[in-house]
Amino acid sequence: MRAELNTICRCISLTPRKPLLEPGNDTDQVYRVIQGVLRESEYSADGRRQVMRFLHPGDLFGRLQLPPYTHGVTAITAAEVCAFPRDKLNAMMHRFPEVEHVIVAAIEAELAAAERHVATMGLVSAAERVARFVLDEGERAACGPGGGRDCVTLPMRRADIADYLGISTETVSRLITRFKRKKYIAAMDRQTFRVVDAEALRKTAGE
Amino acid sequence: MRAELNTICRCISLTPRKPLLEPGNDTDQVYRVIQGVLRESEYSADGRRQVMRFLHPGDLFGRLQLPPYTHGVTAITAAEVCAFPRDKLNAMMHRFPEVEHVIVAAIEAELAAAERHVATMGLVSAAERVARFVLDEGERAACGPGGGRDCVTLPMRRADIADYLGISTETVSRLITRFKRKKYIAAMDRQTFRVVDAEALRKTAGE
DNA sequence: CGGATTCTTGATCGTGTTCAAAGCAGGTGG
DNA sequence: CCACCTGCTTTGAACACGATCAAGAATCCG
Repeated sequence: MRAELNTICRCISLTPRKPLLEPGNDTDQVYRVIQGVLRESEYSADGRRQVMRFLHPGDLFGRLQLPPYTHGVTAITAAEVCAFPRDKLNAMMHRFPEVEHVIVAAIEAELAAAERHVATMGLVSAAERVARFVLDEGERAACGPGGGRDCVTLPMRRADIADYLGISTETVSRLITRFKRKKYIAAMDRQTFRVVDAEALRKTAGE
Repeated sequence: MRAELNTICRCISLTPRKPLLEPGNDTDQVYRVIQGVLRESEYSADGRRQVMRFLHPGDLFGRLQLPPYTHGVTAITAAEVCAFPRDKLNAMMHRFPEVEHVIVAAIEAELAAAERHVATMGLVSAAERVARFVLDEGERAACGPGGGRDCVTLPMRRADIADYLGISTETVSRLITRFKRKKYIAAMDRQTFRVVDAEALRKTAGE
């Protein structure tokens, strides 16, 4: 079964900043992230961008049934993804209950993540949103080389974080600076942070 | 098959303001709204509420696979819902591809709605959020008695709308008043509005 | 009809956006 | 190898929007 899954998928390698899907174009593939981080985003008519999520290894994206999947997807780091044709994946799902189980669970996890995103955006203060973002990303992404458990890598731009959280780039920058000053986090380099005081961060995140 | 679906479900009638699920308690049921409008909400540790969505007839809620469904669900209007035990629904899904198809499509629709919610919350101005909310609800809910196509019923409280959109009750009220003054909408009664100028509303919503 | 609840409206204040400019990389070519 | 250029990030100052506090109007319920 796992072998059969491999036969229907096609692997794609992406360099940083390389778009995989252009916004507005539908796709009949379902993708799975093997390696790297990608950004899934939507554009409003007047050109503003909403980053929907950051995709990490293991994440699924695309739609199995419901036609339109019009998000733009772009690699942030070097990345590798697998593409499954929707119809073939559907067929496999019918034949193997286990595949079905995994996929339904994945979609529901995606839904739960979207709901958490909503809850984060509903939080009144920008500080709460950024604190929560740092904590969430810390849980999802393992730390890069040279870092321990309590390290967070944020490979995306400040502007990406801003468009994800619905605040401005400047505010993101200011808050990260504030967290550094308050010794909640310490910068290893521009992208990597050590979470020094997770408790304080959690308190700032309001939960 | 449809008959068999009926045998595994239990119907529940709810009066307005009646909670169906208390926040924080997990449930092993999947529900489907038959009639009425319900509110699904989540609470942060410090007591603030985030309304996740308003459930309309045909909507599914609950989780099929992933354990925790901890949202609170409360009836806004008189409502009727069907409860399906998760395991029995899973079993049926395996046996009938059609059921599986419908359910996966429903979850994906739910996901798409959550993503739209995220996009709405990312919109900078409160006016945009409220305009979009009015338009969206207009599409979902048919109008009550005495109204035509272009009528929107908003049976929920202002506070519910506020907690859904991540703004304050007062702002919701002010903006609805503004839209009335600008003749975008006209109040039939406290809950029902006639969309007079959908174009202007859409422009305000930023798309 | 009275009491409670929700909705509206007003005034003030704080937070985050916006506009603007300077500081920092990373990459390219001389 | 360094100077330059470009794009990103940081920091600053002013302003605007929406939150909050507070009071009054409307509606619902017994």
